[in-house]
Amino acid sequence: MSNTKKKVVVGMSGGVDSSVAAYLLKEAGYDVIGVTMQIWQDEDEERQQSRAGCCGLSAVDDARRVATKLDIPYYVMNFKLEFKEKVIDYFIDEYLKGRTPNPCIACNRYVKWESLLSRSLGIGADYIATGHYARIEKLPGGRYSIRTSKTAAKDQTYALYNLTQEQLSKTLMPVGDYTKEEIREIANHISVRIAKKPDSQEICFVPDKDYAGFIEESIQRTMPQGNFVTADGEILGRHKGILHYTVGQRKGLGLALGHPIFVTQIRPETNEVVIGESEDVFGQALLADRVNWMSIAGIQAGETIRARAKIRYSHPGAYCSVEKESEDVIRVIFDENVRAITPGQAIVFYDEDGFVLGGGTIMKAIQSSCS
RNA sequence: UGGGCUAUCGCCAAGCGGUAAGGCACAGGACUUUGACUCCUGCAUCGCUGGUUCGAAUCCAGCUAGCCCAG
Repeated sequence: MSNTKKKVVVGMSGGVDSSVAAYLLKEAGYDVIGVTMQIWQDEDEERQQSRAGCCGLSAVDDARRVATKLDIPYYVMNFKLEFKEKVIDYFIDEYLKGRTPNPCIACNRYVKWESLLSRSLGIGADYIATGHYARIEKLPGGRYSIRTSKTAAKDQTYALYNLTQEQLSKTLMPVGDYTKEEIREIANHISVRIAKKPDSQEICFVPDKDYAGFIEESIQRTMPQGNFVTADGEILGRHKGILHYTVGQRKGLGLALGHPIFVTQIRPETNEVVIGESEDVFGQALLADRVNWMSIAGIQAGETIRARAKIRYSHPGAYCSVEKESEDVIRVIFDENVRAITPGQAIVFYDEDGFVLGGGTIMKAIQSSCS
């Protein structure tokens, strides 16, 4: 009954996870097609060899090799335009507004899913698949949600909260049922070389970590210096430009006050970076917008739901109450103070079973006074 | 100009004759599929010149610099 085999396009970065994902799907009887997304690869060959980016950093050779090994069709699709518009431009824009974006989330939703999925459907695929450590499940109520993977240490659901129901219904994440160790083990069957590749990290399009430099080069101008100020308005010194800072940051301020101090706020309107004590960076409530609900359809005005929320990738999570503030804006009040509520970062809600309830983009920290 | 005080790492600051604490900042590393946070490691011969002493950042003298007071 080969004519009933489901066709799936696997986004292959050439790394361990996506390679194994392709392998597992092939083993499971799917009609697998390997695709590497070209999104940002003006790097030289040498650099490419040494990196296995989450964004599919041009490990085309590796991916092709794996595809050949698995005996599956393989293509390279160009998504540079989409990536630039949806990820890089967004990234730059957010920073210019004094916010701290998470480009991986934008990349996932708009490039890896929106673009890859539509093109995949266009070539007759039923699904797309990735090497994410997460599990997609269809809940009793009919909605899809994503759950923390088998290995909590390798959970990637935070960066995927923004996927739509439509996208989830057509996505497979086969590696979510395994631990990283198991995946590497399986990878050995495919290619020892691949199995040994290191995990990716850092923003793929700014490999040297110089975000400010990258942005200023992109916009062809340098951002002005400004004042470091306290909440009371006292000027403490000069900063190098708003791009260099984010809420909660300690290093790189160059201010020696005898004790550690942190960025508590960035004010793009006045070009000021507010400095405070360690405790000043803790807050109990926030407003978030651009909400995407996943396991639930949404919340009604006046309704309050309980959840565990992650304020950033690698945040252990904190319990909170969520209520509707206005259309597409929610108010979140944590049971206890959380550190560094940062505008631009995503807040993702989980239920007790680890399913993603939904998430949004942090607008700002607010006073925790009960609504 | 007279009197007084001070002068230790980029900043703050211990030390009071026995061979330079600490904090901040900074640098490097670890951690990390975002920014951060956190952790580890590194980082001075004591304003200058002489003197006393077995031995001085620590005592003495002069010089230099800064601060304060000054009828």
